[in-house]
Amino acid sequence: MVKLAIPRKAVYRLSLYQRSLQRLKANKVSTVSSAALAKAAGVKPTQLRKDLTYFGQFGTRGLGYDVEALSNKLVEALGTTRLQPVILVGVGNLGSALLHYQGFAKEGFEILAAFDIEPGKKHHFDIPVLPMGRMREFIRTKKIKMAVLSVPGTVSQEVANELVAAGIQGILNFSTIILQVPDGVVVNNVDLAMELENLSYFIR
Amino acid sequence: MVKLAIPRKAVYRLSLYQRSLQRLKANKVSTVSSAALAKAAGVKPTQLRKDLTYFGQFGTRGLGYDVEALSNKLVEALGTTRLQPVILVGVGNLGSALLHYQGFAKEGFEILAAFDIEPGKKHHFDIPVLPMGRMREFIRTKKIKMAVLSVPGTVSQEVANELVAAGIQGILNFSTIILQVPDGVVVNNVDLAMELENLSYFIR
DNA sequence: AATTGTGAATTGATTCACAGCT
DNA sequence: AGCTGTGAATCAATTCACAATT
Repeated sequence: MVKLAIPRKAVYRLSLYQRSLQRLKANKVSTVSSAALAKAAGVKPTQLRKDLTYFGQFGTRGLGYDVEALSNKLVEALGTTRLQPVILVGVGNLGSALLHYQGFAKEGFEILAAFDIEPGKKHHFDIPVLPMGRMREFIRTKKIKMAVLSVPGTVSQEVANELVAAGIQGILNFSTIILQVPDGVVVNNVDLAMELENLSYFIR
Repeated sequence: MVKLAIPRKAVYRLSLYQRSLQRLKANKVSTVSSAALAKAAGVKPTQLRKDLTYFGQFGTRGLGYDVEALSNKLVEALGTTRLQPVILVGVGNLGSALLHYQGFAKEGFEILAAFDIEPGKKHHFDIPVLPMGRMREFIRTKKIKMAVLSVPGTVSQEVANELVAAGIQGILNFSTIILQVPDGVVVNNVDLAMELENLSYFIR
């Protein structure tokens, strides 16, 4: 499959370009050069152009890129055309924070349900908080592919195993444990404390 | 400065190793091989060993690493020995979520104060939520170096400028805008929706 | 005249392979 | 015998430089 030839980081940057294009579109800008778009995304112009070549040719020499058209192509390339249903597991401090967070929905992800060992901490929100016992069945019947994992590190591997067994293929992991998962399952880690630690290293 | 010779990603991994070491320490394990530690951190043994050489020699050939000693060395290398005071700007959905999040404190970061245009949304917490007008002075007098930025994208650049002007050197940016900052200021971006988008690309 | 698209060159990161210690 | 430390080799990503196009 050709997709595998694309550097992983290039895919991240595609999302970045997409964000900038959305803003340009909102400002009624119809055409943009690689220089301008790259600046907005915080990369070099050549890198932007190279990234785009992994997917095709979208620009007009001498002119630049059509904002609308390029945006559409990126959406298509990223596979964010249709809505992706998602579940969240672990409604603790961080988990309930994430449930309140509007940013997911804005980019086309809908959290269908949350799961917790103690679903009594239920939300005044439209998102139902269900007991862990119902998770497997939920994933199976709704054909959920992606999960946000915000349980404590002590149980995160165990829960990840359940998720995988139920058919989850992508996990956004907020625990500080590096999950061991079989091939074919993708894990993205977000470790907030680590980001701060990293910052503190680079200031001075 | 020698520090600049160290790959940026190696510093991230150092935090990862540190995490695994803490767990080993908690389990009263006193010695660990590069193979075992690398597995826990999700990297290859050679990479772990190479990463460590950027900072010095810590192991004993034929034996492995002393958990306690290596952990101490990493803490020192990462500069997380003393507590780092931090401020948070933008107490919206995500911001207030982050205020509740215990993970920062656990890794030695203390959020001294939060700032918001509408500090009336004040917290029942020990962390005071102050008006933006008092931010600059606060940063200056308390000599704060790091800030968590969770304001809406529409104002994030503007607020970042203020932070930098006041003396902030490291920003953990949760807005979806790539910040333009002068040399010497470090920005780490956390974009949750983008992480999901990225996952969704790789599943299938 | 301006700007893309891209092969070639460069730079950077990872992995290998094995010498060096304990 | 086992495992680290590291120079050399490999692999991957970025940037350059310029031909191609409008």
